[in-house]
Amino acid sequence: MTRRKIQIKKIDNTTARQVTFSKRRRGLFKKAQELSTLCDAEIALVVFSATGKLFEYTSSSVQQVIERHGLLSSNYDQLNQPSLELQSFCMSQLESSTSAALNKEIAENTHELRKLMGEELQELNMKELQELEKLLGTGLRRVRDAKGEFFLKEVTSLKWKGSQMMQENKRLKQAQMANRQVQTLELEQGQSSEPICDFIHSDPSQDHDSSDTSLKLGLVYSTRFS
Amino acid sequence: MTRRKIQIKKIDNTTARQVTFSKRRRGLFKKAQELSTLCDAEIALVVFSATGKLFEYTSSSVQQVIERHGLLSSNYDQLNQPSLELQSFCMSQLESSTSAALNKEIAENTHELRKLMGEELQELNMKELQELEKLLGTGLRRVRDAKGEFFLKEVTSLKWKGSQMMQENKRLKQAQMANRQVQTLELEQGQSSEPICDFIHSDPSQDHDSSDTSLKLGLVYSTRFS
DNA sequence: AGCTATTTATAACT
DNA sequence: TAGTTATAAATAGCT
Repeated sequence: MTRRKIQIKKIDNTTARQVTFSKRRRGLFKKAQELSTLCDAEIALVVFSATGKLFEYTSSSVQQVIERHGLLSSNYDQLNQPSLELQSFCMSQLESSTSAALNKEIAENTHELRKLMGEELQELNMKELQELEKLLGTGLRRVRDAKGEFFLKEVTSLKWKGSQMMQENKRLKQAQMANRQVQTLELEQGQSSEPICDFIHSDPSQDHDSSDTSLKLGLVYSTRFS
Repeated sequence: MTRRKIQIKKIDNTTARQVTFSKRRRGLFKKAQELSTLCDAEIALVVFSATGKLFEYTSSSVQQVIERHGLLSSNYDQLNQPSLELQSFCMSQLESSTSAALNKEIAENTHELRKLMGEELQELNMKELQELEKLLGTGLRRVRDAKGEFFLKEVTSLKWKGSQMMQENKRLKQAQMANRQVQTLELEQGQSSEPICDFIHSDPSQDHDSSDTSLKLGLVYSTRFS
């Protein structure tokens, strides 16, 4: 665009291309910074060179927003906050069933999350998070969603398993109850029978965490199985 | 920059600021597009105006990569693929326990995922996904992580609950077994006693999904509770 | 939205 | 990779 006007198409010469990349990248970042400052805009700019190198710029405003909110979960329920020990325990459980790559990121997040929990409990609801995501654009969103999909599968699987276990749990309790009744009958009438294992029509509200002593530890979040 | 040189600081006059924003934004996007074309670079640019409006640009290369891989989950296990019906069931279960905003996004993803599953099963491992994430920069990553954190909490909570239920499950089974032994004894000796409900030292390998008939449906993924 | 005098960015070259 | 310079492109102030 100067000694001569150029066509906007891929530069064939590798060296020339790299030089142009450096110069124009600098120019672009400068322009981005200027726009951000002059017009009070929030800007995120990511450039990935043909050789694989990453360059990025984010306006301080964006960074501040991210730093203030980014580390905290969106729908964190303060009322049902588990103890750090419990969280630590769950984390170790979790680590055994997720990929190594994810674990690394999770570990980092957890570390930062714990630091923050010790300081103050800020809240960021899902709506705000969605706003921020929107801010960063739909194009970038899809990559992140792939990761969400991963977690989604995990959650789905766990919920399924949970409901299965709950069912069996119920079945077992009822069987036990039946057993006791049989025992009582035996005592009263001196008779015996095979244990009855499958009651079908029962009131689900009856066997609500009757013998679970561990809930006192405080882990609840907003999750439900049913 | 032209009739007069200006200082790079926030423009006070609102109208002037908006005009400058429009002009410079267009310029920035053009420069980004040129850099992308000339140097074969992948660029993602997101601009959020002071008034809250979003503008974005992503180079076609980035878009292509995203479109090719972005919709597919990373560590999808083809060998343990659940039926669509089951997935549908789990999805409805899931929806009851996640926020409305997330549900919308999840629903969209699910729809697209199903379409793709009907066509062909491509795979994208976690490593590739991580590469792509890296490509899009750490600044933007944090926002996405906040969402991951949300899922992480859900997963953690579910695993905890699952393990609790498994424990109780085991306890119940043992109690039942003990009950039967007592019954046998009663029959043999004509005696009675209170049911014994808490065995503590038992072999965990004994009661491994003994009465769970639902696993035949095929949901396994790579998740484990232990 | 246009216009245009200037400033800025940068292609070709060293 | 860094510096120079002629020129193209962007744009501030104005209408």
